[in-house]
Amino acid sequence: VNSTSDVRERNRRGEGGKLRAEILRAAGELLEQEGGQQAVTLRAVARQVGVSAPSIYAHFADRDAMLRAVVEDAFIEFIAAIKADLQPGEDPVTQLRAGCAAYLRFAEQRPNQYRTMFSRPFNVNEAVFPADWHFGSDAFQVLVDAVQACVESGNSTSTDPFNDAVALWVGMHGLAVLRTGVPHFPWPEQSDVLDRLIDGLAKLTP
Amino acid sequence: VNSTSDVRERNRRGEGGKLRAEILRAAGELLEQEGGQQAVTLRAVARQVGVSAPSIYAHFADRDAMLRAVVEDAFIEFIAAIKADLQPGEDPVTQLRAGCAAYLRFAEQRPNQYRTMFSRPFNVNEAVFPADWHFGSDAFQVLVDAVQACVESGNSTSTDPFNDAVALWVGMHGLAVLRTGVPHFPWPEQSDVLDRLIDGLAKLTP
DNA sequence: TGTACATCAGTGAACGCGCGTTCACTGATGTAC
DNA sequence: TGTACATCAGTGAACGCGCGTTCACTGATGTAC
Repeated sequence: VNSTSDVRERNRRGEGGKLRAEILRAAGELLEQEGGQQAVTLRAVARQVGVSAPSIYAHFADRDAMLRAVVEDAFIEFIAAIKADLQPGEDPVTQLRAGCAAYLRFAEQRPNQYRTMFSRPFNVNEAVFPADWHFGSDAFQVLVDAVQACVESGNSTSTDPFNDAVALWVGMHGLAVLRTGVPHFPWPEQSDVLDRLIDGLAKLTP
Repeated sequence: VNSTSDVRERNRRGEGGKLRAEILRAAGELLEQEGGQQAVTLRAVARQVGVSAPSIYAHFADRDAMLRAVVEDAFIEFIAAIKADLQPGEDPVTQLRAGCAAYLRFAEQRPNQYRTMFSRPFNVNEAVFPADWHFGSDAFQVLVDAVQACVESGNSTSTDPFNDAVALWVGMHGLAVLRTGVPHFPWPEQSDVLDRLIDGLAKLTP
């Protein structure tokens, strides 16, 4: 698969940690391109990196731990991608739209990583999403605040920004996963659907 | 697993087709209870039915064909469950709400089957969702008609029932899969979120 | 400056497992005469 | 009514595969003296 993998050189002493990053990168690519957690096997990752399978155990306790790290990494990048698109100077409605658009852009560009981030693990145990994992409730607060800001600027009639933000979130999630999951549907423009979700659920005034 | 499985009696001549139904039932249960397509192996299904693995080949060409049949079966039951809850005598808004509630009830009671129905196959090839599979676009038309009926009865301001129905569908889907996929989130009442989706996306007038 | 040595970053072979699929078969059941 | 036989509904053993994981190891790299 990876023709450069066989020429990989062993890291120097003290640089063993570099392999960890290479493993995460390869595992993330496999997750995205092969389309599921089940494709992210220890052996496939090792093959992709150009290393023997047991080498992975120096950096991850087992396959579960590796998978969990991949998902955590993806989540961090997801949040960073959204924050990068928020323009603090703009008005609240523009900010809300920009954030939602960035959310969907990530889901569109990395659909399998996105889906894995927000679905229960099937082929691994609950360790991937432990009960104490907050999965970014801080990140969700950004959405609540964005809706709240629209209310305060007079652009939204929402009387319950938290619950309205929940509705908007589930709407965006549904759009993100159904578009890739059911490609044969006669989909309208993605932005058209997204605008309906934002306008209707954040209760924006025309 | 199934202690009654070892006492299963061979079907009589002419009744070999019964095994097909037993296989589908067992595969559906495995899909639901073990939580993923990867749990629905030929051997696991055979074990559950109380039959040897090669017996399945008398009824399905291969594992893919079996999985496809399970999903098709689930879809038929899904549509039937929704239609059963529509009360034709009621007013359009009540009908719309009843249909949406039935949709979510199925997704809540059989989350893994629901999720599998609407997601790309990962561990099997595209044969499970072939390009010519309409996946129930007729069923979707029911939702469009329900929104349209609300418009005609003066209960909705929608000017584009199809696109608004798409938005409502993705909203319901997102709610259905996120509630089971991210159980640690501080979810509001499901009916509260659903009402926000229906009111806001079908543009119901108060 | 030279050298012995501990350490580090990996390797290669092996294990047991469950899987999808194939193949030749078996034995009860119904039917033709 | 009896019996030979075709058919049907499965079975059991075997195959090759990729997997996660373990184990003892190797050889280059840096360090202590």
